[in-house]
Amino acid sequence: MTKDTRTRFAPSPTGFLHVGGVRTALFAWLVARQNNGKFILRLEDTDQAREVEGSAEHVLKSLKALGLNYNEGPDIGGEFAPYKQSERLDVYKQWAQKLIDSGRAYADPYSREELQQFREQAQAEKKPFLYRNHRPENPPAWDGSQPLRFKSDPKPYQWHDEVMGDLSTGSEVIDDFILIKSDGFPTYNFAHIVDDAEMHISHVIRGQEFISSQPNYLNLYEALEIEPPVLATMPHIMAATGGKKLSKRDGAKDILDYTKSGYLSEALVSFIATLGWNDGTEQEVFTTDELIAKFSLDRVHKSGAQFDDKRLEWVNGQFIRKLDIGKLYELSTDFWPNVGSDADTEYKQKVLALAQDRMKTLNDLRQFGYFFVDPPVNMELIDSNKQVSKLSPERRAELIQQAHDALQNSEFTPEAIQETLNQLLETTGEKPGILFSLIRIYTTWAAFSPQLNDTLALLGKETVLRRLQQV
RNA sequence: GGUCCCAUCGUCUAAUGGUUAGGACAUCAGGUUUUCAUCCUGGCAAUAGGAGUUCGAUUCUCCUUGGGAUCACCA
Repeated sequence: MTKDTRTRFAPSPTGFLHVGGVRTALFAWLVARQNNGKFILRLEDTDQAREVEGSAEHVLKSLKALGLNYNEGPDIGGEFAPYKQSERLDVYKQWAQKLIDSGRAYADPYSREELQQFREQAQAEKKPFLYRNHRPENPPAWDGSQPLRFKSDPKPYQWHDEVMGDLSTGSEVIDDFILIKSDGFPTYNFAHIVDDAEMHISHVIRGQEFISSQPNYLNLYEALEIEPPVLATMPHIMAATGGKKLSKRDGAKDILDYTKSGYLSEALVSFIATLGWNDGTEQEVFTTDELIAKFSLDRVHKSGAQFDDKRLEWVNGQFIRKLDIGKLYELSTDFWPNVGSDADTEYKQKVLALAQDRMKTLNDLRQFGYFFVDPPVNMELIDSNKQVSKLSPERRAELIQQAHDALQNSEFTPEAIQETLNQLLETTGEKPGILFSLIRIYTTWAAFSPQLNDTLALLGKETVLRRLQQV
């Protein structure tokens, strides 16, 4: 009988959720989903000093924004509640007692200063520092005021990691480590092992910062007589791009910043999943359902990847283009320019239909104020336009007047407008690059806009004629 | 420094002994008879270096170099 798949994401509330954290969470989520398993969220808040106010809520919000819903968690409870380590202190005490009883844990009698001296001494002798070389012969009884330390059993280890493959280390990396701190809280090293066992976690998927501690965890699993879960270690995502240092540490950026700037959650998910993973085909973009069907840990790269904003932008555009207008409208609620926020749904959907093919992020909607109110005249646009700037002011006025008169008699469907504009080319003898640019600028006062005839049709005859007489 | 891991175009990657080393992003050029964008066509661009195994190495082994992780009463 195979165990039920139960994966977990176990962040500590010490800041926002960045891209690397999201990827770890995403892969754990995918493994759970594809095996009809459960995805558990656990808060590892055992370091009171580092805890950042509000960051737990921030993490929950980030996961929800990305659609990485969990089956059990601190805010929704579950069979093994509580899911917050600070509320499970008695659980760790019980497991610690087992270790004390079996002689595998002891009270650490040394002060931090004494420990520091041991380290410096080892360094001076150019020997690696091992706490177990300083194990007290007759440790005091543990009364909770000293740290409780694990008594390790040094030996070589070899184990399998779903991503990294077969790994091995010698016994020299095995050492005694602290289980319970003198403030009564467990260390990560102890708490996560206890909780993963208590919560029946089948796969531990985490970042590479833990890989060098793995043999010590294996040692602890043995002492606790716990069967280790399936292990998978994710390589880090590089913070900087290329050789040049970026001021924005893009890989370390808050994931919510991306959703706030108009990136779709499914685009983010697809992009992050393919940072270090692909299915072996030439497919570049994946829906979340495809990811659930195709993802596998053994195809995750062992090497770290760099975050490329341009590629994310492209992926996002791909997803925006696939959306139907109703869905796009729903997602775009917060991204309209202020002047358009009260406009009616039907009109906004028409704007979206025009804009959809040119959008990279939902934020691009902000530039479409001219669809809602008359934009301010900006002669700079005339001067900076290579072709239009060559026209004399008189000729410009003349052309605009002709355009006005011609459009006045147009039926104002996109087709009729195109027809009118084409005729205008003939009667004025101007090139499209000049005439159309001129009309486009006078009606939108924007550096660019969607296709001219469609834009004019949506704006409506009255508005277009008014704007043509504005200057 | 010790230990562990990694190394294909600028970036994300495909190819696990036999390919002109493929795709995508970015970039450049052209097209879609207005701009920006979309879309289409084409160009540029990589196996870090050195030994070895082999008829044949991106692929297997070793060394070098480079990068990452870790060595806390942090996670």
